[in-house]
Amino acid sequence: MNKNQNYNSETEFFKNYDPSKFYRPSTSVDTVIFTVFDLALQVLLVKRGEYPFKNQWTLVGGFIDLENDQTLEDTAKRKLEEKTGVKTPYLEQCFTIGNKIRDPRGWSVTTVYFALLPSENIQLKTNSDDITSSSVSAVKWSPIKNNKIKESLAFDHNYILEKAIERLRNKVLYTSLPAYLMPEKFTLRDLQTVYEIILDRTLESKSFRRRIERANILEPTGETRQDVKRPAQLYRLKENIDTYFFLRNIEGAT
Amino acid sequence: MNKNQNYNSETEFFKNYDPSKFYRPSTSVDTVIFTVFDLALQVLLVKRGEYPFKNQWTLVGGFIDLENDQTLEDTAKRKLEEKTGVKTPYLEQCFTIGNKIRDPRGWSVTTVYFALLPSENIQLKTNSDDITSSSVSAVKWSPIKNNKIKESLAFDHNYILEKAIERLRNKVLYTSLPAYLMPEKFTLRDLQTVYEIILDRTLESKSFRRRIERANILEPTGETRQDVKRPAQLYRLKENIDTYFFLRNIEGAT
DNA sequence: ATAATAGTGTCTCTGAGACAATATAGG
DNA sequence: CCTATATTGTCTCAGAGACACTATTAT
Repeated sequence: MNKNQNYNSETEFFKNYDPSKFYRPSTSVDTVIFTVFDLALQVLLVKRGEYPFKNQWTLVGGFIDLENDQTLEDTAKRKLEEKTGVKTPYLEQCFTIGNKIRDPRGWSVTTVYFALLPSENIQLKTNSDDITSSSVSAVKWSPIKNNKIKESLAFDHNYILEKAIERLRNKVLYTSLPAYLMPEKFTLRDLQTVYEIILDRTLESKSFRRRIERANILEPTGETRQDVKRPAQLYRLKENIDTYFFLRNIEGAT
Repeated sequence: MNKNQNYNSETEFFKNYDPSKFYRPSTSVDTVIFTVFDLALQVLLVKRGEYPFKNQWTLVGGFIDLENDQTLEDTAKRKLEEKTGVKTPYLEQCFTIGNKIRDPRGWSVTTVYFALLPSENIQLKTNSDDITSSSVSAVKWSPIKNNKIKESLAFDHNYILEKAIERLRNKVLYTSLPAYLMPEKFTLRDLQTVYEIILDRTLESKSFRRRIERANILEPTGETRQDVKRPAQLYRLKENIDTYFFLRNIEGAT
């Protein structure tokens, strides 16, 4: 005996199909938005304006707009742009967590993305209409120290953040991802410093330069940056360049 | 003006919380179950017994049992065990696809896992009670040739399969994953052959053996397998061993 | 000239690929 | 012994790390 009715055709099946009769888990999207400034990897937090966890900090996220979002990635991008006012040069799906206990409202599934933003030109929407009319009451960057932030986040967001940092750090060992964290123009030393901040250790500059040269993702602007000492060549990211995957990891780190 | 009511406490919020008033996307889990036999990577397919796509082949999947499944992974394992009758030694979350168009019933999100099963001892539940009482009318293995199978699957399952194969092939370049596809006892040549089948190219045996030795995941059983020619040492996977990650990829492949 | 940082030369080491050489069984 | 397959020896090569050395600017 089949628990479902029998239909003679797909057309007939749809005539009788009522989506509301199936109870479904709640589904959301959360994005770990990274940037680098003040010599630290930073993550964007928002303060919840509603229950549950009202007034607690969380990652940037929200529910799918079933009318207007065509894909999960649309949801992630929409929320990211609402909070930062910019489009991200890099967005990657990280993982999905779904279980009975992560949300006090019941079975909940969240798909986690991570985004990399250049630190320049980010104007947080702290006091704009966007914020005051939304479910969020504040936005801020929080620096990551020892793979953690000092805030205790709502839901399982500290865990999500930890896993996302782990993914980022691991991927930095064999990709050119940090290039997406750089401003328009930067020196090779700047880029190396960003790698070093994420990996939390110093790198050999010769070895580092060899890798970046091999990746062939940068072009010199022709300009130099003049500090107090020897000027350094400025580079920009080439256009329409894919992330480079190295065949060998940076070694020494886990 | 906030679109939500104002509550004075979290307790009060929950007293008024009704999950059914939010429309939610459909959420499912699909698992790409791989094994290797007949010199080919094989994927498990089931034939749908219900609309939509009645009588078409699909990957193994289904909806979350909100009562009994504690996590998404529980759902994946439950479905896998229903169809194969065994527990998988390796299950990894692959990615999540969510969009408006993948399911004719509307907005749908599916989290895709992939599993690796040893080819020995799999007794498909083709004619058991499990099958006849479920929404599935048949189960079979389909060999992968040129990253594709000959069947045209329901929903976006051909696309999902293609991406899962890509992930598996890529990961095989720097991990010991194929070890999970091996029977209880096997020779190094057997393992190399499985690598070769997945990567679809031959490998250098010296180089391959060096890698496996370095990974330190196998122990000799002491026995040898006697074919017609020189006997080969039999190995088994050490217990409680994690997947080994090599610092360098197998080269030459993409 | 000196200090400080940018950038290069070059040696060593590890592990991948190539391929020749050796080992062990059945016939 | 011959053949086929298992297993090892060993050479070359790419790219990582180490570290000394050179280059360019301000002071």
